[in-house]
Amino acid sequence: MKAKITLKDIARELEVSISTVSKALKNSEEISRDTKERVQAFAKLYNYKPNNIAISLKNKRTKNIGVVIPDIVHHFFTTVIRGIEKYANARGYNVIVCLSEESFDKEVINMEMLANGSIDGFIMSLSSETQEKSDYNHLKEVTEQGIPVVLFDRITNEVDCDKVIIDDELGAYQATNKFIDQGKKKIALITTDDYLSVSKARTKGYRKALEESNLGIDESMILKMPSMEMDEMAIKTFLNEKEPDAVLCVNEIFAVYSMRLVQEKGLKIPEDIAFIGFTDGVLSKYANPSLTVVAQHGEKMGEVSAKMLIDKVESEAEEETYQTKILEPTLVIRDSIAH
Amino acid sequence: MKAKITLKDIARELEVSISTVSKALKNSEEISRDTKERVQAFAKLYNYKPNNIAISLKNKRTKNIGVVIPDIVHHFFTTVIRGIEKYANARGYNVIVCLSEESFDKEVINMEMLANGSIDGFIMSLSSETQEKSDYNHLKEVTEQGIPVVLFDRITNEVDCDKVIIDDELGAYQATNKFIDQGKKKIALITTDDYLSVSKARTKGYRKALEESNLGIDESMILKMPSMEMDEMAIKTFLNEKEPDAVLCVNEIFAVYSMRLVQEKGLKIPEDIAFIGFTDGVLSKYANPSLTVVAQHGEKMGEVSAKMLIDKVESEAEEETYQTKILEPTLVIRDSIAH
DNA sequence: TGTTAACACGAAACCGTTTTCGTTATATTT
DNA sequence: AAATATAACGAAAACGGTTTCGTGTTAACA
Repeated sequence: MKAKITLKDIARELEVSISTVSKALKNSEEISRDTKERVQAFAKLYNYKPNNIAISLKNKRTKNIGVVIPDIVHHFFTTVIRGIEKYANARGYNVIVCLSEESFDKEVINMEMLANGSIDGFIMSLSSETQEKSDYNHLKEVTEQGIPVVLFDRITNEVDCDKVIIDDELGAYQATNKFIDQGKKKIALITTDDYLSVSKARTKGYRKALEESNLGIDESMILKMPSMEMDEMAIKTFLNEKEPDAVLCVNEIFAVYSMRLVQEKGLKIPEDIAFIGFTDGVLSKYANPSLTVVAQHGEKMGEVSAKMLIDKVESEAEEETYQTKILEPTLVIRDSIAH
Repeated sequence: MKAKITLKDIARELEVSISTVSKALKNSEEISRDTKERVQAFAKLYNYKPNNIAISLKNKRTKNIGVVIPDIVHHFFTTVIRGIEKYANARGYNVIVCLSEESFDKEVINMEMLANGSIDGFIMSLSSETQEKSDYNHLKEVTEQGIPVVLFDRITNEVDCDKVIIDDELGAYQATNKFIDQGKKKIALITTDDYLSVSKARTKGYRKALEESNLGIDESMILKMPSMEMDEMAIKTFLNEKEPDAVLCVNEIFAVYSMRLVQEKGLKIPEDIAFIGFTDGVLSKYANPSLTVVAQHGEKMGEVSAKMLIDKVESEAEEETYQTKILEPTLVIRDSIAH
């Protein structure tokens, strides 16, 4: 076991001072060509690499970014992480992932853990519990300490920071209009409770499209699930009673499960009933029939978030100016609607 | 913006020395009750939290663990990360995630980035390119430096370290036997090239089961995909020509896609043709019909890996003894086979 | 020959902790 | 009253770097 070599080791071995070694390795003009060559050769031979922690302490920069998300076993979040990781890595940053598991307390604990020097900034999406409680003090504390924060997807207006979202309202609006254009008359919405910022926006888009059409809104055609867990019975009853000819779902799972239910009843998709979901994951692609979805471009979102954060981290200026980037959703047409 | 407060700040404010503050906060017996109370009250008031980086430098312990995996957009890896994160967090560790994207070079770069003090140990699964090249010098260098490594799922015997795998051979063996027991005669295997350790083991289990039966092995019933990308045409041709009555697939996607193909031809699942896949992800659960799979228990695997790593990190002893934990796979029966 | 500039290098502070080892007072013992 | 013990605290080194500011040597110049 050969332990890592330090500047001190090199200095002792070559009988020069630590400062000389440090400068020589940085190719400083102060050091003679001769000494530089000796030091560099020695360093290369023993595979010297500066200790990241020491540099972090000196620079007060860790080159780590903290990502706090509710869940990692959701395709959307996974793609966001990938986008963050790719971009951050390219700029020399590492990504520390923490899961809040939709819990307010865990979100707070995770942030506290990281906020004491471990990271240069946060990228996060709020837990459902946090959105439900509307308690954002942990976020405010962090921003007040001067740690930059980028909020994505599940955001709040109560915190001053950069934000990245997709235009959920527009996505739902376009999807609903697609149904209307295709002559659908009984358009249902399966969503979750409104405290989730995204569900709220999607519901709004759905309503807007119906209001603008001559169909109008039938409140009973909206099914609100109390949580994100799927209540299979609720969906079954809803579909049987309401007999919609088109269904917009706020995620893939609601949609794919619903499709199976109506297929078992002998209905034809998309002739008798059409479906559009949110999130362009594996499920949509390989479902039978494949599911038309509003794609959220998670990877792009991750990239954009990471860029915003790192730019802020590396900017000396202490501008207190924050922006919200709104990404355009796109409708990925597959076999669950006519085309 | 109120900047973080340091020991030095408290010391100056209270007109004591830094060492006194440090000891007072640790409730040292050396310090008088009176001083301790003053210091602690002041620290609480200004919400003092020790700087993690400084502590890391002092202790030569970061309480970070590095996770290097090929891809995060695969359900299995995602569940492993969740298992790691949960367990590590409970023991006060953070998780730095790096993606190799199946590239040898990225794997090397990521490890080098982290190996200079950023982490206390690695948990990793090899990229396909690494397994293909059989070049493990980056792993050996790290272990020689005394940094503990735990390899999971995609492992190699050429590196001395702890390992966690599921018994892929057993899983495939049991799945194949299930087909045999149900009277299937033409049992196909759709897999990837053998350089992936898991595919190799699964193929072995498939062969073993067939050899032990009176069916014997028909090499043409094995379809090897050159990469993990799905070659839709190859699968289609294979299924049409070979007309198997049962198919074992090394992942979900191959299976779900194959199911759709044979359904389009009018075959009934599982009567005409049955399917079993690997990985118990969303796809299997919501496919139509739902897919029977060999569950890999990713979360458990992550937990076990994290426990092994942290135990080693925290053990003072420098025992050079490594173990390989083999987790039992379980068959999750769903509608793609008779039951 | 004395002054000065350039060169090559080292000492030391600093980042924020922890910890060992003094060093004072004050209290106790003989 | 002298010796010793104890309580309460501070100085300083250490972790591994970076960086500022000397400092000594040599060469060039007046």
